[in-house]
Amino acid sequence: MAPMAKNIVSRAQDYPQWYLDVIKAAELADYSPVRGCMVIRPAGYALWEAIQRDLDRRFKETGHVNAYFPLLIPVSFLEREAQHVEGFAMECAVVTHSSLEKDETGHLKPRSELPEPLVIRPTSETLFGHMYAQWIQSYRDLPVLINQWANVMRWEMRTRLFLRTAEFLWQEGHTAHETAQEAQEETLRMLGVYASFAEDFLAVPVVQGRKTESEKFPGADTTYAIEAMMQDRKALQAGTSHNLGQNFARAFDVKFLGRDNQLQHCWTTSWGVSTRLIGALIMAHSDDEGLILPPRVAPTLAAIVPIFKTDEEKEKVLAYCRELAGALCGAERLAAAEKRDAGRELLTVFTDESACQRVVLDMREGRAVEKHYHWEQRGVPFRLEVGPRDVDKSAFVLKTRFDGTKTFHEKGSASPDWLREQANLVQTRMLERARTFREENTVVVESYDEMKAALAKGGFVRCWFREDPEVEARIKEETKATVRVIPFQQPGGTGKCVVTGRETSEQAIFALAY
RNA sequence: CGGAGCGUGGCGCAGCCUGGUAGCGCACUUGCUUUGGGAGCAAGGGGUCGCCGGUUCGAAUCCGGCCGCUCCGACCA
Repeated sequence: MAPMAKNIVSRAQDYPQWYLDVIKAAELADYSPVRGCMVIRPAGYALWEAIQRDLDRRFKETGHVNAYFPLLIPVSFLEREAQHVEGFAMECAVVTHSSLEKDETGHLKPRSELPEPLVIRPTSETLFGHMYAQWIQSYRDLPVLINQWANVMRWEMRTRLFLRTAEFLWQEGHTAHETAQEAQEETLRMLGVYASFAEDFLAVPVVQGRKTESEKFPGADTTYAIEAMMQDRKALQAGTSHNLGQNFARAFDVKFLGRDNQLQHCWTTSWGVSTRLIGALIMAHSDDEGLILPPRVAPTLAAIVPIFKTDEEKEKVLAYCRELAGALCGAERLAAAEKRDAGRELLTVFTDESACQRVVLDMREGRAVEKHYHWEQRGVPFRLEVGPRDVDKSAFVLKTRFDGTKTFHEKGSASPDWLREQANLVQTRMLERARTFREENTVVVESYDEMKAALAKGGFVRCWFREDPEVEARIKEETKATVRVIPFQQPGGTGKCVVTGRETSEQAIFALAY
């Protein structure tokens, strides 16, 4: 039994603190001097880059292209769509001045007031609407399928690293279509992309479904979401896809001449995921020892830790470790790494250049045990431990981060294919483990009393529910839980709403949420 | 934005009540011994005590204001 990490509090003792400790120990992020903002450190940003790489490929595969729209938006744009203003007005950062000057005390203060205030984008539907109105003339111009990778700002009252920060990174897809049906298909297609991405890449199982009226995006006809369960059994919305109907097209006059020679408004969609996914990744998989990364996400797939006493052993073990790195990554990659990292204490060998994944050989001074903790806390999926005894037996020890297992292998078995196989196996098992956890913490209830009892224990609570904002408000008041999603997967038939007893054909998932 | 707690070398804390010129553990540097799950000894380096103001001969300590972080609530994709 491994001793507890000394810089990380246990999940059982203090879950929110554990989350912050893991981020700190893995050096993922730090606080900025400005309230609510965070610095994403290299180890954290590498996770975002991995997410970007994989998702961007999926967007391209579904026919989308990238563009960049600017940070600043005229305030007047926000006013055009009634629901949209209402939803975002309170959390906008507003730019009112250009340039600075010194005041009497010598401190800088804003100088020239702008003729029209600008908001820092909280999202870009309005700007896309404005541009689409100019770019779209005919049905031949449709569909328009643009995505952008950007930062946005929402002046949140309460922030949490990765989960809700004032500024965050995300992607926002904005599409325009000829028909309502095409827009609906696009909305669901992208939700599907998010769902398979979350499960295949992040190993985070999600429930796909529709949001209720009270939970939908301001300005949308319908909002769909993927919802994940964290280890404290709370729900986390991991991605959203909105069918905007003709709301923004009307507000920004996005019209086209149809096949029937009639001028009509486009049907638009928008969809996004953010750096919140990194929070999901942390809370779905990590343990009391620190971060655990699924192999596909991990920038460092494996760390080789040499163990030796004497100089003689050191020489022998390090040479052996190099051979092992070569076996795992290929001789050419090892040679390239040796050249680049010559003289360094960390030898970094790529296993896959396009995914930017690598194996690291840790030749730093110091005790092997400390290196174990070092890589363990940073979530590296595999550690290969090599001591003199292993060299003599032509073997190595493989420690698997996610389940703590220790297995013995012959050196001859190490190869790029072997490593990939290990990675795929762990990737699959991490998804299974997370899914099992979710299933074990999801209950179906038949009455409001049962629901209250279940929510008190935590987890997803599934039940027949007739959508009604007032009833949702009452449930939230009494239990703090909200409808997370009305899942696509329904049992069929009808039942009685657990709160009102009214007939309904839908079951909803209730949970406490982030 | 309301309530509570906290803010002292990189991290975790003591000192504050009862003012007297800053300390402990870890980490860091150097050397030696060590190295299969958080080693030992020795010698070092590092802090305008969150910020601003007040009281005082003297403030980490007392008083006022502000800022930040965490938790709870409200708000919110």
